[in-house]
Amino acid sequence: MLWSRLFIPTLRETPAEAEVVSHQLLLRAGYIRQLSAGIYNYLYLAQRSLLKITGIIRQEMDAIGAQELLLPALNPAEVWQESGRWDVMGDNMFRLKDRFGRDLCLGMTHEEIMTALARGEVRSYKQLPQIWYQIQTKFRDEPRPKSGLLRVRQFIMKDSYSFDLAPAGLDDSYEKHRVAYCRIFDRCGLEYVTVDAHSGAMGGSQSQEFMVATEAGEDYTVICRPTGYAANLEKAVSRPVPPTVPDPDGALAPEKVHTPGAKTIEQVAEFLKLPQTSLMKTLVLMADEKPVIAVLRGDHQLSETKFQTAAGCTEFRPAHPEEMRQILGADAGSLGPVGVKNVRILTDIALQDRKNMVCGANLDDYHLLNVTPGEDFAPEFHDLRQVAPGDTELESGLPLEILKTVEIGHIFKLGYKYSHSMGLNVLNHEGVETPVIMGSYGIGVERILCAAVELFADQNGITLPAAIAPFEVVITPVKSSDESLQTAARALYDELKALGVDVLLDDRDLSPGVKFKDADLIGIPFRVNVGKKLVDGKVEVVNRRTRESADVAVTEAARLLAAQIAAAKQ
RNA sequence: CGGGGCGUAGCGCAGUCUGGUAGCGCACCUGCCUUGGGCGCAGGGGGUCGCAGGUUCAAAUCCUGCCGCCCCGACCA
Repeated sequence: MLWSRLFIPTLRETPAEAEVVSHQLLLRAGYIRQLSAGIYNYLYLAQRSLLKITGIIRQEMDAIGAQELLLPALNPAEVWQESGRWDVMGDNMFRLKDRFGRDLCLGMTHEEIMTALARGEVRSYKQLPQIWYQIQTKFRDEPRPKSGLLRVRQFIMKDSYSFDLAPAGLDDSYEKHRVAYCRIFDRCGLEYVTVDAHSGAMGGSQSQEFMVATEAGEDYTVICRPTGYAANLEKAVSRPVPPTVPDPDGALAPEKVHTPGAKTIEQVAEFLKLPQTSLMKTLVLMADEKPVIAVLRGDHQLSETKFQTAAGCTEFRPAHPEEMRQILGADAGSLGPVGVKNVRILTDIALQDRKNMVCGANLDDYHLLNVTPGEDFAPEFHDLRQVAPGDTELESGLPLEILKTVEIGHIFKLGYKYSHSMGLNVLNHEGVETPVIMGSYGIGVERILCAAVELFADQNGITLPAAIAPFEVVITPVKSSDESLQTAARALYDELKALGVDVLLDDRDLSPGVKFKDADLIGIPFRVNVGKKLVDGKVEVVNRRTRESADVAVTEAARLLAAQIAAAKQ
């Protein structure tokens, strides 16, 4: 392609509304333009890159025997009502009515449509397993679109669905996807980790997320580099920092102490001259509108996900002040588990084997000393604590890191949720109707692009991996007015094209600085400068990311570049 | 939906407090010039100042309402 003929609207300055790096650079480099909050135009460069990404996805999906379909984005309400998700999805779903007043929605995922399709057609176990996938636009009415292409209302997703007769088959389909996803993200040149994830509202058993570490991410991932442990913060487990001071010895009885004005853990610790690790914090939560108490070490945070799992509730909220008073007889700041009857006391396992600690007395401005879980109250021990900085890995005791990450893929064993609610059954070997077991597997296509931009951006702009860059090579004739440079550049361009290289020729009549800056900004992995060394038959090949440059014979340049690109793509 | 910020030319901004002919830089167009890192000179085009109402002789500026965008929180298969 000739740059002079392309629409690549680069910007010298960063638009004010862009906060995260990938958003700023994709705007500046002329990849995208915003139409509305969370809705973007993908311009030529973005589209080329996205096509390369989806090309890789297609190859790897096809390689595991998956079949590509394309399903409607416009869905009738009935299908979603059958699964129950018409209501569950709430305001996150774009809804509309047709001219006759019938309810429709824009698909935010396609479990229902896939299940409905399979239900109508798949009758026998002999037709299983099946893996169907599609690459298409999904719609979600996000409460707050943000971070450029990372959280949007309309985006491209590769989603696939597996249908198996039995759990062993699902395990197999799941594993195929896991391997395919690793290949896809490897080929896209990303650095990522795979983490165990919380199954969330989807219902189902096993679930893993593919995460890329970036400051722009919204999820937190806990990793231990030496051991390879990685988990979503919602699910991560760890060894907490040990208590600062040992617990007092002896079988001591609880002792009431006046703590005027000391409400927060910090204030109580200060008042009693004890470290926060010697205190217990007591939280009152309403789990499905029934009170439940959570007790943790003073310096620990409750994990909402773990609490929900332990409490076995579908939703929960902090109790209101008047509810706390009614349940425990005191205000937040003086609450404790001692003497509590008929309320579950979920207690974090970090308090197992602890004794003679401090907690609220359920009397305003009083605390209790010498409280021992298991003696002074009846704990129900669970892992409730959110992993915190400084924690170490559970098994090895090696240091953990907590990283901000963005989710680029998610694989999920759905189980029978949709086959049950929507009646997807086949006849098994014995001729008995059996529900089909399903899996669902998603990849955020734009997020791959964003993640690559975030991972590899430098001061000069984007530096994309060769496999997903819109072009592989840009040729820059340094002096626009020099005919011999133009001719040589053009010849090299034709040669590269003949070798199947995606090459861009910067034939614009601009000063060299402008062309260099633009080429750097848009992130093409290789640049060929055709300049003054041409008189010696040489051109300069520059690696965008490493800045390494080499003078090569113009006659060899095309062949060398083709080889380097092939190597860069693995 | 709660809290905060911002809407003035394609982009970045000043002007708003204290009402009086709408500005600057970049980008864009024309010509000359220049050509190894956003080059120089000269000339030029482009804005219902987010929208609507109000106050005033006069509103980008003051008042009221609305809309949009961004950030924090809530939310997030």
